[in-house]
Amino acid sequence: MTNKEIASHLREIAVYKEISGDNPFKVRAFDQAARAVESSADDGAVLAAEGALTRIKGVGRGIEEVILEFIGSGRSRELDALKSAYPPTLTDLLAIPGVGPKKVKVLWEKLGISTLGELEYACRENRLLALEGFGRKTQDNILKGLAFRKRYSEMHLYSEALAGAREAIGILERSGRFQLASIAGSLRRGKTYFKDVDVVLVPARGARVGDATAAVAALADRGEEGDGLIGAGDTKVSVRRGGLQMDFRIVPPESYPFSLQHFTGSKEHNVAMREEAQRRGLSVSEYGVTVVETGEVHTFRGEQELYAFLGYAFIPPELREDAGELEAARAEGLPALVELRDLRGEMHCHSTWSADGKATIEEMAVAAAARGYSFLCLTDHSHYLREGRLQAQWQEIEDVNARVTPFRVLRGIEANIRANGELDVADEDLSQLDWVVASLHTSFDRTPTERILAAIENPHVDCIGHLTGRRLSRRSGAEVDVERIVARAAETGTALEINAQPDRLDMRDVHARLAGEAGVRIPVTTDAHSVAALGYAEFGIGQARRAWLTREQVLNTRAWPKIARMLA
DNA sequence: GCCGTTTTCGGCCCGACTGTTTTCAGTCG
Repeated sequence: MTNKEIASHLREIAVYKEISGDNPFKVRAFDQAARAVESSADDGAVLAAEGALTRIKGVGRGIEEVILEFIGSGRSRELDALKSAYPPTLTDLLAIPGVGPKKVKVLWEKLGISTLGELEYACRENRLLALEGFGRKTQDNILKGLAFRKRYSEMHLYSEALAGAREAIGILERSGRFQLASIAGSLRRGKTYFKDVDVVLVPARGARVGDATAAVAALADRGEEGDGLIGAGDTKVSVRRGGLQMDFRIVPPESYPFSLQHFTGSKEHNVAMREEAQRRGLSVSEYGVTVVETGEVHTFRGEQELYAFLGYAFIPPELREDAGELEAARAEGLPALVELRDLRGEMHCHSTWSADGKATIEEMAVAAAARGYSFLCLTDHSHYLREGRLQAQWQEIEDVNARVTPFRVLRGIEANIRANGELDVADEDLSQLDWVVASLHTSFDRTPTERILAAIENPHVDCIGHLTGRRLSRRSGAEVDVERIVARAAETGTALEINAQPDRLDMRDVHARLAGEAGVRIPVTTDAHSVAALGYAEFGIGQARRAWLTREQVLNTRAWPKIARMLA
């Protein structure tokens, strides 16, 4: 039983208590206990065995009992009782932005709505309008949220798809039945959203085809709802595993470079490349390159040789979108793309000073140092740093710096850009900070471009956070005039970040490329609210590479003193 | 339900924003 499982159990109790209209302070107690258990350095199961669960601040007698029962039997009477009063799907409604526990309660009690489908139906029949506290606008927004969810419910984020693919490949490699295994498709190109994952496999020498396909088919046997074998032939096996569809291509070693190239795509890239090859009398397929006139077939050891034979420098997968990469590769004009190991510091992250932060300043600093970074800009939400707390935080930063030297924590903040375009932090405070990020968090449809431009004009603002505010699984972002913002950011030296949260990846690739070409400074940041989330940097670097960015163009590939001089 | 303590109850984070209201409740972060 992991702390995470215990925490999600407590959180579920909190949700149901809230829907049932229980005392809000009890609700909060369960919520806080969940958070405390989740971020506790101690193993909850061990503490339970020692009878020492109440040592976790936020866990008292009552919640201790709930946890003990849960560890013992995998359930708790408390939650069972709460759940029995409602349909099991009721909490699905909370996924719609603008719908919280109170609205769920009303929807259920007044209209008997317990599923997303019923909710949509009721909206279409204007039945929400009759409810107290609901109106036309609320109903429209719910419909919008439902449509967004429907459109993307089958999609997976970069982080999920990558983790699923790596796990599956690990199992196949350990089976000893394959000599080569590589992620291909849009995942290899570092895209944002995925319907499925493509993997190219080469069986081990001497392995029978049937053994290879059987090993892949076995991946489907994982027991999650909807998982299973979708189809299996000699060269292609499709499975659904952990909710993720994976297509495996099993190819002989001599076809591997061509198959990897072919299945990596993009389709547009391949079409353009093949058309150009055709004009030169060559035919390219996933099996090889043929000289049309003589019928001579060329094979290669890797993609590199394939591209070289066709007259191109090697094109990194992230650039294969038919967006100018073929011409550049022919003219040796491809950029040397930034790599994960180039990063020297983190420039947007949170600590426990933000209510949603899970690690202390020192824990974040130690973890960043362990990643090989030399600095970290602490950018807690301005909201939590009022009335002297900002100064108190500076004191803690100073204390931490004394302990972690030569690593350095810089004074930063994530200020909110209000609906009226003003920042929610006084200039006097901003002027004493090393690094100021300004971000939109609300009112995305209220003149977002003008508000961001206003923030850029503030001389204390160093960077705009998550440009559009999109949440890939929840909402599309603000429609901003990227060209105007990029132009002004370049003129003023204001940075525009690539926020690496798997759910954001904001700026998106085409916008980041535009910014890079305009000479805007672009930090790749994780917006980490925990130690583990510092690892999101990998996804941000993928996005930066898709934007054609070099190490030079990514701001935090430099040590802090150099960045400080650039900001001065 | 938890915490703290001036030890047995009172207080529990809060500001911004939206949409519904016409002074406020719900949601979000």
